[in-house]
Amino acid sequence: MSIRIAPPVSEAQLLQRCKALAGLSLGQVAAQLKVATPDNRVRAKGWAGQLLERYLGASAGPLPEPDFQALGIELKTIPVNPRGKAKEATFVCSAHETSAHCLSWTDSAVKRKLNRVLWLPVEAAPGIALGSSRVGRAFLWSPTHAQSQALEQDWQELAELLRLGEFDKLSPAHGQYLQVRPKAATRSLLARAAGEADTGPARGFYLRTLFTNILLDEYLR
DNA sequence: ACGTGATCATTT
DNA sequence: AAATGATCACGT
Repeated sequence: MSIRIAPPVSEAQLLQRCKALAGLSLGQVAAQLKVATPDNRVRAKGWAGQLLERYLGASAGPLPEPDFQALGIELKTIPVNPRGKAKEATFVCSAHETSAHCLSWTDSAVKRKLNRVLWLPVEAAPGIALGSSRVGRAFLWSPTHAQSQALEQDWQELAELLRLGEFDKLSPAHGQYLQVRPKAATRSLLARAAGEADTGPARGFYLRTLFTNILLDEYLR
């Protein structure tokens, strides 16, 4: 029952939509799209991201594609505190034992995901209701050469541990900007309940808060 | 079951 | 306060 928005045809049009979005509350955006705002924050994880995808006309849905397929752009909302600092690490993609197998950095899912990203800050704090959280100024980013090299170095190290299956060494403390952390607890719980081999929880690649804050400083100061 | 979207809750 | 580990919703 929600309104559908056509995909943007150019970066300029996408950025124009972001401009219209800046300063609005999530409640205002939801009202425009005729979407109900959830009461329970705990059960609304990811809601803001999906709401803003719709507003901006993201087309990929659940497909393993960039959100804006024609433009090759990935949308990432980033929760920021009232001072504009990122609160959380950013999920990039899942990290399987095999995903790093026989794969170069250039062909990796991490590299492809981060090739071009539209970062969209969203205000988030314990005292702020979901519908009252305001959307910030978006910016379009591609890794600089230096950033790409740093990310590659992290990826090489983490991918090596994944390949070798050395999960005990694969703590979130590894990596300067990129880290590997548990993701999708339901999967491991179901696996255990079914008596399957316990390979530990599924993991994902995340960008550290530190990295996102570097971008926020650079683009929004 | 696993991908998409992430944030919550507890420990350090 | 920051880092780590656990968890929630939706679509296919």
